Amino acid sequence: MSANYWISVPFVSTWRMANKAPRAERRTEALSRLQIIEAAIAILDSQGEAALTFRALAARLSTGFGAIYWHVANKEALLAAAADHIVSAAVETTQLTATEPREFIRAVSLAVFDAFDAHPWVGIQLSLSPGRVGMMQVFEAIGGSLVALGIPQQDRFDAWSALVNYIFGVASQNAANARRVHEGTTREGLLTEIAERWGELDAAQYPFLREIAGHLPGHDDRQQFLAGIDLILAGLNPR
Amino acid sequence: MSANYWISVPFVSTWRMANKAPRAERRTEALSRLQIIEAAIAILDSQGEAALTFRALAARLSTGFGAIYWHVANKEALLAAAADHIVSAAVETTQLTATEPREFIRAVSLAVFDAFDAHPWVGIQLSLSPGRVGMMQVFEAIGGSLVALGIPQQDRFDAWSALVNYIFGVASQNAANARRVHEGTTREGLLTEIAERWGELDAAQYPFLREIAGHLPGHDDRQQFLAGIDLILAGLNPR
DNA sequence: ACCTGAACACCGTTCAAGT
DNA sequence: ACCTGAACACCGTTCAAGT
Repeated sequence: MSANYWISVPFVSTWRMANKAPRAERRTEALSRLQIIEAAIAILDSQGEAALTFRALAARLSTGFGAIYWHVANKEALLAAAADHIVSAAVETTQLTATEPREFIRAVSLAVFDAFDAHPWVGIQLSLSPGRVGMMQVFEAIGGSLVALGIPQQDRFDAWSALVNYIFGVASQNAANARRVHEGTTREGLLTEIAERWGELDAAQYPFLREIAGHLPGHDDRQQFLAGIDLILAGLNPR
Repeated sequence: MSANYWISVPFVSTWRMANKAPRAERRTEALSRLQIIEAAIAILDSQGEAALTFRALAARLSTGFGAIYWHVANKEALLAAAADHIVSAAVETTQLTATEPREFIRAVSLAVFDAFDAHPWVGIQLSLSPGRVGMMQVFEAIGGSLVALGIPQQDRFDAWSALVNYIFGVASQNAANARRVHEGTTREGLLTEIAERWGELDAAQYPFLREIAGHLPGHDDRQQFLAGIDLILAGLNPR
């Protein structure tokens, strides 16, 4: 076993010298929580989840990384706030298009799906918990539509839960898939690879997967998502 | 600006002396991938996601942390393999109970739901990608049941996708909720808190959420999950 | 073939000190 | 009230060196 241990001693580090932050001049106005969230979204969208560090965020905001903690409790809260901001913006685009309830449910669902698709990192951090305004807006929109549809009160809670769970569940699954398509592979390439694997499976053990393997590469995630919504709606019985 | 930078110099560190791993004697047999995955599951189940580090895993396996890289590519692959192992074990318990197709779909769905509930960390890392045996088993079980149910070929792909997406989507959402119930709060406490918030919402903007707030604390996630499955099944038209 | 652990290049978070 | 960044206590991953 080696007898060498390490201790730190003050000295000039050439690495630190070379990489000393060439930061622009300090900001003059105070930071705001919203500015931080928007900057975080910009980093997440352009460079992905791994690139969102307090140091990178502080650099973009021309401030020290400790400053962020004055406005946001920690990284988890930052991610949650960024995700909810996206969801909220997505519902609001559909808020005024209210027409027939089923159409409205479809519109809200697609808005969430598209938002998750455009910002795949949103899928990581959600779940119902107090203060998620965006999620609450979606919850209300779907629930209100069920009332308008005339679903009897005793069926409403389960129907609402199924829809809302389906919407967020599928949207995040899809986002997770989108997340792993970024280096080298395309979505088509990934699906083709999976289809090939499924096509080679044992026919006795995996007859169904072999059968549908061919459908995989060409299919439209968005319309398949919508087909699921329609399936749930078809199971509902308005009185 | 401070002129102090830091460089490392070999010396005896008292911290390292005090915390030197009091590890048991080295293992004699070679590690296996399965052993690593099982040890990872044990840590994830007992101490949660944050506790799974290569160093902790190596300590439990009485080996060096570098050894793990010989068997597993990286942490992402380790998490994915652990999650798939759980899913696979869950389906296998239902594999022989095959009765009526709808009953079988319910049984497989509940097995996945319960597995996610017992191992909430499973929700983090899944998504279809080559080589996930557990997911493939669920996919096949659901698809085969749809064939047995007599769902026409042109509807099968969408119906299968809706079910499979619902199952994994909702199970992971539920697991995410379970994950944030661990310190101080109980599930009941969390739901009661949310219900209270929803009950105080503006009646004009959130009429539905106010209405269902009361249903939240007492409801059974498992049976509500099943109600969603039934809703999708009800929308299907066997010929 | 398989294991070891020093070393590297980072992290999130805290907090005394500043303005 | 709000910001700064040194310091702390970690991480995952690599890789030369061992057996």
